[in-house]
Amino acid sequence: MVFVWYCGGMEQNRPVISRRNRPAKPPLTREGIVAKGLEILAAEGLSGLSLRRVATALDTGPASLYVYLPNLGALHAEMLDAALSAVTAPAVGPWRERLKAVLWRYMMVLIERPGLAPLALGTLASGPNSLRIWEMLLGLLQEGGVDAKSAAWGVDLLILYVTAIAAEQSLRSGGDLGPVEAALAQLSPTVYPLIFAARALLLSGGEERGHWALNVIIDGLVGPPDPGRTA
Amino acid sequence: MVFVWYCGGMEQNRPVISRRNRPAKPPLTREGIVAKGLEILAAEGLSGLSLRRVATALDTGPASLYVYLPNLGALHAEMLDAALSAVTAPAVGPWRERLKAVLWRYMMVLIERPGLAPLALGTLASGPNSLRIWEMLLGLLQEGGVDAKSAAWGVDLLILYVTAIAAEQSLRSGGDLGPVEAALAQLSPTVYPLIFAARALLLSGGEERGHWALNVIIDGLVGPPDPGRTA
DNA sequence: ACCTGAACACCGTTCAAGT
DNA sequence: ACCTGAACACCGTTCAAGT
Repeated sequence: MVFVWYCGGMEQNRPVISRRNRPAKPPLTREGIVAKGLEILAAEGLSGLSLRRVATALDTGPASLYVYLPNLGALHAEMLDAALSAVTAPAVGPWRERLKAVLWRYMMVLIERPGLAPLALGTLASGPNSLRIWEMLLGLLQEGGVDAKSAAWGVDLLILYVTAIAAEQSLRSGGDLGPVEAALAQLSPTVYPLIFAARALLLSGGEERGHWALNVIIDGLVGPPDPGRTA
Repeated sequence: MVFVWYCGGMEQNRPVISRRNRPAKPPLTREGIVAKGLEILAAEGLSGLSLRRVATALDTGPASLYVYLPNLGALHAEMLDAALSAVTAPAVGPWRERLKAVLWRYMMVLIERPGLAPLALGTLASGPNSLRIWEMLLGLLQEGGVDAKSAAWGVDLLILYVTAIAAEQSLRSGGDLGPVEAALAQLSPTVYPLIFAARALLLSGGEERGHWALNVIIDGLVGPPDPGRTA
């Protein structure tokens, strides 16, 4: 009994909670550690997330987390899977639209939480939500008549692709674009005429660019939506 | 004169080199630091690469590297760009084949050096070789009749995509696939019937899978190679 | 049994002090 | 002017020792 333990030796019988003027330290759980990790990630980004930081926030030492997690990678994997619980499929609509909606949602979940996309790039997800999404995507591709091999390899590819786009997007929205902008600004129009001509387009496009990219991969995997397009 | 400095106070006039039985410490240069970084990356992977490790290998302290590089990220960027010097375009052939060849070469450069692919995922490349490859790819897409916006966004996408595939490949070839294989092995066929049915295919495919993935993205971007495919 | 303090072996980066 | 020793403020992980 943690409560009694903390009360031990005290003279009054008022609850410890009000005496100390803050809630008693809650017991450590795997879920609590993961939730705190996501909290810190949202507040401070990937570089601010460390086992020690999480431990401090939970009012304990770093060694205590190893009772619940084998290493930092496992924490990352659990955080990613927890965040992916928000990825759901629309119930109705053409399969192609539902496929796009799932991938878009996946991308948005990674983009909305700062730091989650770069974390996802370095993490092999195999938790329940990842599996659920894999099952969903396999079903949608199958519904679209994609053959078994293309579907299996395709799901892997789609998730990889969406994760990479999200990670790049978060590079773009962070201030880390400086070197690229600098390189583009002082670019020689004679040495690199094509890049020079395209320099405005290269940096353009926000949400539209994400939709465009998603359509490119889906077109490649299952063919264009309506008749055929001119090659 | 470093040489004289090291000779100072010695009685004999035999060269220091043979006296010490190893070459005199060469002066630090940016290129030397980058080359040593690539050497360490090849030998020990990304986790073995650190500024301190490079400094030690160059027989100096970590602070000395800051005379030539502003930070670790800059070292990563220079290493990536140096490795990309091996990416060249075939002189002849249909533009689609040349495009594929460049992307394949890019992917292979990242895959062949252990650790370079994950390094590339977290690095914004803007060195001369990156620019050269951008220029090359823009030219090839233009030759294929791709419109300006699709070409600009497409080059970004192609490089991102190829980098991500390489990074995943190096996860696959490393021993890090364990958790995924374990999850697949003890998968419930009733909860996840589609994944269960596809479990062999999911892990299959080596080089063939890379070629397939490259064709998917090119098809999506520029359309299928010959007539049209059935949607 | 469950938890953790303290240590180990590292990091990137800075800056005052060296030659 | 160019270089660097030593320090600063961190890491992930382990394990003997605590209750």
